[in-house]
Amino acid sequence: MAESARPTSRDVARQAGVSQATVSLVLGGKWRGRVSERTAEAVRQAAGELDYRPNLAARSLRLGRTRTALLVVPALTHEYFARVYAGAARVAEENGFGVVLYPSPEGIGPARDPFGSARAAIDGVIASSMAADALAGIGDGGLPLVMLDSGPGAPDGPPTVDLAVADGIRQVVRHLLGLGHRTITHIASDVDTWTFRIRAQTVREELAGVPGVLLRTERCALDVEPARQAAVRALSAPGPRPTALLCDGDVLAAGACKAARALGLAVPHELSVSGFDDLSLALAVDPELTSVRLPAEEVGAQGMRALLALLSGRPVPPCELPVTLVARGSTAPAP
Amino acid sequence: MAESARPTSRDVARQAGVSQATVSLVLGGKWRGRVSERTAEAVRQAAGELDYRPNLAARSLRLGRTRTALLVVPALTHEYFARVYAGAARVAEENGFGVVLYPSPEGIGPARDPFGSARAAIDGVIASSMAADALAGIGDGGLPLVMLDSGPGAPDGPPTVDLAVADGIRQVVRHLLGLGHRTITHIASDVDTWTFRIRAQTVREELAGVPGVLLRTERCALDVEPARQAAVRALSAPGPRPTALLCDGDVLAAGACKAARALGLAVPHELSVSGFDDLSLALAVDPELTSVRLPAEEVGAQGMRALLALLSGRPVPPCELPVTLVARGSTAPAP
DNA sequence: TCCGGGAAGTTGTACGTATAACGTGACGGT
DNA sequence: ACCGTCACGTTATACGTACAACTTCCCGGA
Repeated sequence: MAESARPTSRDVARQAGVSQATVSLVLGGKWRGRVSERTAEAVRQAAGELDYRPNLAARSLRLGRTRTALLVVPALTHEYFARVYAGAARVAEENGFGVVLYPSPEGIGPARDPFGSARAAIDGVIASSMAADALAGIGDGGLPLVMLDSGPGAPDGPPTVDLAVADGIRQVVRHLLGLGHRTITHIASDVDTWTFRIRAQTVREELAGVPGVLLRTERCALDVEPARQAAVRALSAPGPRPTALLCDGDVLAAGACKAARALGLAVPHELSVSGFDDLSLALAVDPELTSVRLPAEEVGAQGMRALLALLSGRPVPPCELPVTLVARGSTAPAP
Repeated sequence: MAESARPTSRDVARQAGVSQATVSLVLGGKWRGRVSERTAEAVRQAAGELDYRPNLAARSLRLGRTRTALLVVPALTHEYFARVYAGAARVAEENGFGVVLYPSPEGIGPARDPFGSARAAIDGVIASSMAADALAGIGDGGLPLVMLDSGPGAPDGPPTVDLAVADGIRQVVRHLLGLGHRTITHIASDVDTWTFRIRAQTVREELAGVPGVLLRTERCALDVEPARQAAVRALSAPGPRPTALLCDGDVLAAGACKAARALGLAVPHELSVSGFDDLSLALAVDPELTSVRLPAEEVGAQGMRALLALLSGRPVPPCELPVTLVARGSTAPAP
């Protein structure tokens, strides 16, 4: 009981009266036809009594694989990425894998390098919402790579998991058009990643052919205060005042609502505001935000499944997950 | 270039014309007086040319230490814990350590066990906001343990890092009293951890001796909707209606604000609402929340420093970090 | 001349695991 | 009686590293 050193497979072997190799066979699961049921049971019991846990460092060294994936996200304080992590971690755990995080707005590569100092021997990388060049030398650097929220890649490139962002934007646009809005300002993120480029592009495309529509754009950083300022600009710009602000995220929408109230405009009756992401924030503000629900956990889960498939050499079809508009109190018929 | 196998210290040795041991000495940093500067430089250059990275599994196996810490948090989607992680990860990286996360509302122990399936060989554990029994058999199980946000422990128990939560609550209470509020309802979390027990206790203590004060309590789960319902109960309870809701967190405060608006009460002029934690949410809602700023990153950073000290046998004094009230638009003089 | 001793490396080994390669009886067919 | 086969294990080895112990060379003092 006072033996502080952790038991090894050799200790288990001694206890069970067999060789270390037999312990490894039994506990490794591949003993069919190599070890009798009686011996196997004795080994399992000995392992239980000693509370044996295999030394993962030794196993990794022997196998050359670590059963650990690296998840690169721009920032963990954004709820979306915390949920992506949760999904990835769940699938990983189900498969005996671990996930180590690397939050970095700039991605990884020669400059920011999680492999040297930040350590962690890695079997593969899952990267979310990264610019293509933020992963320089990873995909082709021999390390399996899966990309999330980065758009459909080349067929021979890394596997991808994407959200139907364009479809989500289309739903928002049609929702606003259906409510009679014709003067709309897009409060857009200034982050240059696929997900935001496709949002801007889809907004333009969907409103292009509609008669009588006036679309403008205000770009700002992904935070409440910049969004508030952008919304103030949008609402005090010359020309007809927008009746709806289509925001690239719930955080931006919250900022837009603050601006509206400061300017004496009632949301939603004088100004409709739509969000995106459907974070818990959407239900925390008043009125609740019309938003687009993203299956964040599922993105992480599918990303991990893709990586596992990649590691076992199975083919990985690209994957696009559906999103759904959730209409709430922040949007209403145009005045 | 086409050699996909990663170079080992032996490859570096061959390239530099020395033995593997010399490479290890030089790259390990402890070569003063054992290896000439010229040879050392040759080794470093060879390592650079081959882009050599030590195999961490082998190093861990050899040293018996993994230079990895486990951070246990109740939930990663709560911004506070994401920030704690960020602080811990920063200090870890500065010291060549890694951090692996284990989000679990129930803590770890025989039941939920991150060491078997969830893998990750660990040198120590940092646990945040855990009930004492949620860590059964870790601290005394031979694994170094640091506890965050769990209150001052026994002098011979695990090191602790705490926030001056009681002081924060005192500041809030005095702020509300100073604004003339005398009928106050405490919207309290129903989570039974030290941080919430101390909040409830401090609210009672601070208001106990004040003449004319009527304190009531509504308890609810840590989410917007439960908080909204609790606030509705508080505001429609028999007896004098509270002029202030003192909430255990910003999330609860957001729910309280929704309730107020639904009942036609203007915040802050007819009802003051105070939050806690000072999450980004505090600035996202309207009006901005009066809250208590917690140095979350610093909690994580100090926790990691404490663990590092513990691992090198240095004494670890308990640590309490100050918090500050941030008065904003959600509190105003009592009507 | 001989020896002590330090500088500069090298040789050898162990960490704990997974698995390839190799026994070793027993049994059964011819 | 002899050999092949099968069931059940065991022995030996390699993974890449860090470090203890050992060698080698050279220089200075007696």
